[in-house]
Amino acid sequence: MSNCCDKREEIFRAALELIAEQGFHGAPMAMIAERAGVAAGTIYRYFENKDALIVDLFHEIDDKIGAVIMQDYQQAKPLRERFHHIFTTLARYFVKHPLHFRYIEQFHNSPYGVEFKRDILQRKTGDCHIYRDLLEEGVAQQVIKDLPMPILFALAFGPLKVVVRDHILGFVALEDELIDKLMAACWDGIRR
Amino acid sequence: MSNCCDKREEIFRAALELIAEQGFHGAPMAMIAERAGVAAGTIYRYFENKDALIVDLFHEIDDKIGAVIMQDYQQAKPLRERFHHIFTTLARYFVKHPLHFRYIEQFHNSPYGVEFKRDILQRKTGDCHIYRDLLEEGVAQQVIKDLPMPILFALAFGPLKVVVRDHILGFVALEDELIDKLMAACWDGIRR
DNA sequence: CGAGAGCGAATGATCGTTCACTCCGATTGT
DNA sequence: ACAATCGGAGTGAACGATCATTCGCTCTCG
Repeated sequence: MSNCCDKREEIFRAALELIAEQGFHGAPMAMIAERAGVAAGTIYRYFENKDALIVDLFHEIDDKIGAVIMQDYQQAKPLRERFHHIFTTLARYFVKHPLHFRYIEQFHNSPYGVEFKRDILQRKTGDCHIYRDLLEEGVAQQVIKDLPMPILFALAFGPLKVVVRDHILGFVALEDELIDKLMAACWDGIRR
Repeated sequence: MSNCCDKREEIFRAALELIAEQGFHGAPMAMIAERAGVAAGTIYRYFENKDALIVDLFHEIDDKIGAVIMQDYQQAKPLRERFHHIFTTLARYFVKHPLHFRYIEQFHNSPYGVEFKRDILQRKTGDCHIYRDLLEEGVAQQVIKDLPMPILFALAFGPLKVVVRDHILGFVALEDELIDKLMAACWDGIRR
């Protein structure tokens, strides 16, 4: 079987680059194959079809981000410090991996994304627990405004999404210092 | 020439519905034509091609929103009241016209959208003047945090975008009372 | 020599766009 | 007043391009 996982990685990388930069339209299987250095048919030895490739790649990225967040997350620290950690870690990850951010955006703004969001909010699965628990705890302690969870979520992380997008498109330079200021402003938005 | 503009309206309506609900993939010209009650070829009597149809429809919607915002906008009022007006008018418009919101989202998350955003930030054209002037005035008066414009923009309107999306997908019920609370929280985010 | 990884031309489906044609109200000629 | 003619809106079958997917073949190990 030689190095069977090498090609799978290459296909992932090629799909990530093309889809993140051009969207799903601009990423035909033939082009993904070419950039990965394999033949078109080879992709189907590793993935059932294009949909499976797209969904698998999303979960790969999503898991990696979850792992990075959890890596230095300390449940014992005060609320605001935990928020600081999550926010800045997320921001720095996206700045460091713009293709991951763009891919996630493409994914969420597509038929795949809607189905995925339904799963999250209904089955309450995945690593959104961390964010939600944090906010709920803040509400219980009367540190954070008493608003519905989706509203708090939007206030806490909505601006980050917009700003990272602007950063990648070159409209702002998202330095560490600016990330801190943005985080502080979002905290002002959700705190009582 | 009979009622020449009737068909154009029908094509707009059909394209809006299909693209807002299904995305650009799910809206082939043949289907738009069918829903508009015209033949496929007829669309090309009113629009040069699909791209032109999409861009024209976007500007139609964009202009309408701009008009609604400006309708009761009073330059003389205090900063915070003007922010209140813009924010709640926008929110209510999107709640009332979910298809318009979805279409704008689809548009912005596509090759069209990027080109469009470049135009806005470089040529400084269009009705974004209002938002920007408001924020800049606030910064000058030291009422609003001294942050780069894209950051302030994201803080002021980023959460709204996320919440409206959640509202349309049925994850929150965006009543007038909740809009006010959301607006207040966003104001907390940008004010000094 | 056999199994299976890898290949890539061929297939069938989809979609944007075209164009030769129809239809009908307006205009002109008688 | 009527017939002949015209112009252009509207049509939809057909075309060509694109794409995901397949499958019979080759080539390489073990």
